[in-house]
Amino acid sequence: MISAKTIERLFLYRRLMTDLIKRDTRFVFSHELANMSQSSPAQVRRDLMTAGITGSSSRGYDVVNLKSRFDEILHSSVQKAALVGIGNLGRAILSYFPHRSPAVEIVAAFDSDSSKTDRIIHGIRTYAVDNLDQVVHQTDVSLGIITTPKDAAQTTADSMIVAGIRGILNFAPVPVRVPAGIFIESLDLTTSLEKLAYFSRRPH
Amino acid sequence: MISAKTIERLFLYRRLMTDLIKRDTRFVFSHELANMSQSSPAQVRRDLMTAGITGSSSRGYDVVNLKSRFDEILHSSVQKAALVGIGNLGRAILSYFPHRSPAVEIVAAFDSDSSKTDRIIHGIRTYAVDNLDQVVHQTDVSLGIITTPKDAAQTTADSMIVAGIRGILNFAPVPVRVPAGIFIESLDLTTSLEKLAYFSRRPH
DNA sequence: GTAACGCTGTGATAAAATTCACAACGGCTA
DNA sequence: TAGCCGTTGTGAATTTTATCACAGCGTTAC
Ligand SMILES: NC(=O)c1ccc[n+]([C@@H]2O[C@H](COP(=O)([O-])OP(=O)(O)OC[C@H]3O[C@@H](n4cnc5c(N)ncnc54)[C@H](O)[C@@H]3O)[C@@H](O)[C@H]2O)c1
Ligand SMILES: NC(=O)c1ccc[n+]([C@@H]2O[C@H](COP(=O)([O-])OP(=O)(O)OC[C@H]3O[C@@H](n4cnc5c(N)ncnc54)[C@H](O)[C@@H]3O)[C@@H](O)[C@H]2O)c1
Repeated sequence: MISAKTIERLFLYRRLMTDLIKRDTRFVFSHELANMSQSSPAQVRRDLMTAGITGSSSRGYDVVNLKSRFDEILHSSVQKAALVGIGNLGRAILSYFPHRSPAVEIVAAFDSDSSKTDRIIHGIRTYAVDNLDQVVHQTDVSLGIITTPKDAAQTTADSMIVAGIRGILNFAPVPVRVPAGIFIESLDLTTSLEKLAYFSRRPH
Repeated sequence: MISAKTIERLFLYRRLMTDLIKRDTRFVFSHELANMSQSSPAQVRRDLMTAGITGSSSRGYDVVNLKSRFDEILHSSVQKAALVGIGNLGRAILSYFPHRSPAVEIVAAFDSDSSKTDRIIHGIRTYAVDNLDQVVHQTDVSLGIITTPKDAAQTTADSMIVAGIRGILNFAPVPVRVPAGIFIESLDLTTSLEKLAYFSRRPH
């Protein structure tokens, strides 16, 4: 079992490989990859070892080979996602993600405000939250994105889980409780910004 | 020196305290705080110990006392931030952050597209990027937020650093290199979403 | 009074993540 | 051929982070 930290870096490496391939670079050394990913050569080699990738001591790692091994590990097939909360952040995400990731496709968005529903925004159909269960079942959505205000986050998560969603990305600045077996990732921009403020203050 | 992980949790605890105070709750036990923060009682007690906070075994921790100790550690004075890249994500952030954090205040936004500059968006004045250096110096901005496309991220960071910024929050999905002494935090929504897809696939 | 309870504070321990450090290898030079 | 160089692959060591487990204390029950 590959650790979450390593998986995150593999996603990053994969993106870097796409760039390198575009630039016709054929081989990379661990220290080059480390530079590109703000990491250390030892870390890179350890990650690649974990991924079962092997390189050559004289040329480094074969870029195309890396890429296809990453694809194998990371992206088995596209999963469908639903976003709930079509506010400022929700709309930014809707505008951005179409065709951005080989792993995820946002196929529906929901809101409680009827002025935002039953339309198409950035190519994605929007529905009233009441239809969540039905749409998720019908279109086999497995991922949920929460961009509602914080008070609605927990109930939104609950509805998602009832509807059969297996993983949730939560942007509301509150922890969301989920039963075992459901993957939850919270992305708290406020805390990130505050951490920034804290650590920028003094030399570290 | 308190670790970054602990600091992040202290910010979260502080926010929880603000809520509890509003609700006139006077005391919390470590297991309650653990519940609210998706953590463990032992972790909470360890964090509070690190923060030099002491509670009572019968009543738990004094909420107001906690809050003021957190303020002390996390620094109560506001730091000014500038955002570069007034696109979909940049605007979402501009709409959200005014009066959200006691630690950070966004005071200016910049873009290379002149149709977005020299206005006021969500109460924040927008400028042409060429004015970055001048505005940052004049208004004593110490933090930078990058929401430009990925190709512009590194040069934006470089300009910020030249202008005297001490910490950067980067939303572009590329690692940004900074000299020692500058704090950089990258928040990669794409990787978060992909990680979600990866770990939702199988039971974990 | 004293026994029982539930919580804190923390040393000890475990687990996870990262880095060290070096043998082994391939290729280059002469 | 032999010697050197720079890199990989990886066990071992280190550092960081989280958990365990329990002594000690204030409170309550009787
Ligand atoms: N905008 C940002 O940059 C930013 C930054 C940090 C955190 N966040 C968090 O992200 C979330 C969304 O932020 P935002 O700025 O987009 O807010 P917003 O107010 O612009 O949007 C929230 C949307 O959720 C909808 N909504 C409310 N209750 C709902 C419910 N029960 N079911 C479905 N939809 C519901 C609203 O109608 C609205 O469209 C918030 O929790 C916020 O704290 C946002
Ligand atoms: N929107 C999202 O939800 C989302 C999600 C993940 C990552 N991102 C990342 O965040 C960044 C911004 O995304 P977005 O959707 O807001 O993009 P966007 O295209 O809507 O906005 C980018 C803005 O940056 C400005 N810009 C371009 N070059 C510039 C320069 N050199 N100096 C100053 N301004 C410049 C553009 O004029 C535009 O206003 C991108 O790097 C994107 O990869 C966005």
